[in-house]
Amino acid sequence: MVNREREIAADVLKALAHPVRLGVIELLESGEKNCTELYEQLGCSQSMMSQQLKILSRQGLVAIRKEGTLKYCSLTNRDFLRLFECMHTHLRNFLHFED
Amino acid sequence: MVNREREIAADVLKALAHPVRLGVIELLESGEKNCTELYEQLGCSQSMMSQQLKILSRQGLVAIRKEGTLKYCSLTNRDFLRLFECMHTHLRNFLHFED
DNA sequence: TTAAAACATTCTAATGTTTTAATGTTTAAG
DNA sequence: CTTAAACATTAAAACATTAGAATGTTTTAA
Repeated sequence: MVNREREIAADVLKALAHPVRLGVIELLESGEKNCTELYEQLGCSQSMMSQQLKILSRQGLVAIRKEGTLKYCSLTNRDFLRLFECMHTHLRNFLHFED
Repeated sequence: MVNREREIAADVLKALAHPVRLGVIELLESGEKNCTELYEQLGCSQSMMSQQLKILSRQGLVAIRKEGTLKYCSLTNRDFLRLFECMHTHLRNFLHFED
């Protein structure tokens, strides 16, 4: 990777590096959800969700589709789902995390 | 993932989300390097490197071994190297990045 | 046309990150 | 003991992110 590439990659990782935004990615694994479903399931405010979704879509991580008054979100790139397995083992093997 | 887990995962991702720190991970793919090699190759200051390495090791991403006056760094978890392929395609397919 | 639901925007206070410069510590060699 | 190389720490300025409250917009249905 060249330097400019690492800067952009860092921005994408920053967009992932937030509990709510990770939660969104995780919930979208099972398919499209609307904004309300997302913030209700993740227990955050509507305003918060709106802002976090903007950050995710700016980095090309989620796609937005509007239907009437609803905003449907879906994953653009399912590759990032691998991060969760990766993190799961990392938390347990290298950070001694346990439930 | 449960909420507490996502918070920790977010911290790990934050530790990755920096051009210099990504550069370190990338350089360590080919094996152990010392601090000086790292900052010379990445073109940053010694102080910067020292601080960034602390962040990486705090999240269990790199391991440190001291030998005399040298500090050798290596990857603890090569799984994260997959991130680079993943990012590579993401930058090109979803963010329209080109060299 | 009005009301309500779904979502967006804008502020703001608090907190965190980044970078650099200056200075400190440790180790090995001479 | 002195020096130099390798690394660490600290402090400060600039900047970014977070979260919540308030308010705004858009769409649909009645």
